Amino acid sequence: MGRWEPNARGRLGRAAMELYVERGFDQTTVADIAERAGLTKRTFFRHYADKRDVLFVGTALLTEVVARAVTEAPADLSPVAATTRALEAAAGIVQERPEDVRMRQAVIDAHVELQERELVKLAALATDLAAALQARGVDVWTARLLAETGLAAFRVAFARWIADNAEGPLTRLVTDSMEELAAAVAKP
Amino acid sequence: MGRWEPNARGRLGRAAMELYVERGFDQTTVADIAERAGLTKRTFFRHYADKRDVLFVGTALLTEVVARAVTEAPADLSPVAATTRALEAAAGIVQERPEDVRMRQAVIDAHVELQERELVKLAALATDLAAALQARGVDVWTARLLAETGLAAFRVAFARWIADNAEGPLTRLVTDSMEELAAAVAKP
DNA sequence: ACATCCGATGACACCGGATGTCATCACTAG
DNA sequence: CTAGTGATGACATCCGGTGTCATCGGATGT
Repeated sequence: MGRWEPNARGRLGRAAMELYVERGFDQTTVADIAERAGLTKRTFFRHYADKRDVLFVGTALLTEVVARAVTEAPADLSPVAATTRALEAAAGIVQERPEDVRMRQAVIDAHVELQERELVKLAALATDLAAALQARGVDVWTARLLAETGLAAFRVAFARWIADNAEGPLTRLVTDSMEELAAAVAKP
Repeated sequence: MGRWEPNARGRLGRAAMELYVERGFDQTTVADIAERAGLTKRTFFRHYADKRDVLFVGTALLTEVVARAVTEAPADLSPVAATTRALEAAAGIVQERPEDVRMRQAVIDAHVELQERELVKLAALATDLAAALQARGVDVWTARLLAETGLAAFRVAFARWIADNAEGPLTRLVTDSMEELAAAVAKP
């Protein structure tokens, strides 16, 4: 593979995370990351789109899982039930490594630029979710509405999970969040 | 005030918008903007946090309007009704200048960096909305849930309004969006 | 075993966004 | 008339991000 040590991408990713935690995201230059990984700045950008990208490589998996959960859900499931199921599947992935997730989120919460990227990734996830719902025959705008609001509920559940020090399963909080949403917006 | 022509900030903002529309956001350098405004690059950054900021100075008004709508709503209004009212108030502001809004949105939709900033601004709006709801006595997490999902519904209504070429009032679409949400997540 | 090719990396230059610093000018208060 | 204040210009600098070409090592084919 590479010319020197193997797994350049992995080394770069690890070095970046270490430095982000050690001294903070914007106290870390790309040159620092490359140096710790024993590579050059140019090589970093061959593996990651930008400095923030390191923290968001995992989201591709979420997209997969969400889309599959919707398409594999029983056909007689209501749109909102299918949405809930997809979000629970995503929650299942997220809660697998609580410590890593919390550390990563601490870094993100401390920097607006990282929140920007996270919101874009979640918006893309919502778009994919909406497309999957549409494929089930849900109306375009209903699908987008369910996807966007569902993901909003997920975000709140996630924030609560982080605030609760990740006690209890995130899946449970997601389910509760969707139920509370139904209760909160219900006609009196 | 200034040393030369007055209203440096306004001239910079106008020059920036013109150039973003004329040749695109990332084909425009800050030096270009400053030159067209008859000022220097350094002065641009004294008036705007960054190149994107020009497009988002108006959102402060939205925050005000949303917060006021919630605090001034009758005390017996349900949380979701207060939320809907706030979002309708925001829609009222947005739909006042359809052409400007559409042009601005076209620029934003063409550049991920701008979508990033927009999502952050909307997230901040959600936070303020949640705080206003909390001030009405709504539980913290219920407030956040309503604010985030309400704003998600607003985004979908806005996207639909843009897609519909801004025919019909945005306020109507927002109201419908909230009703459709209630219908979509209701227990069968 | 040898030559060849190809992908990954290094080296270097460069652009542009963003910031710090200091001088300078206009306006205002007294 | 002078001192002070705030906005601006001029200059230097850092760093993120990109283009370009050389170079190295492993894989491949004969």
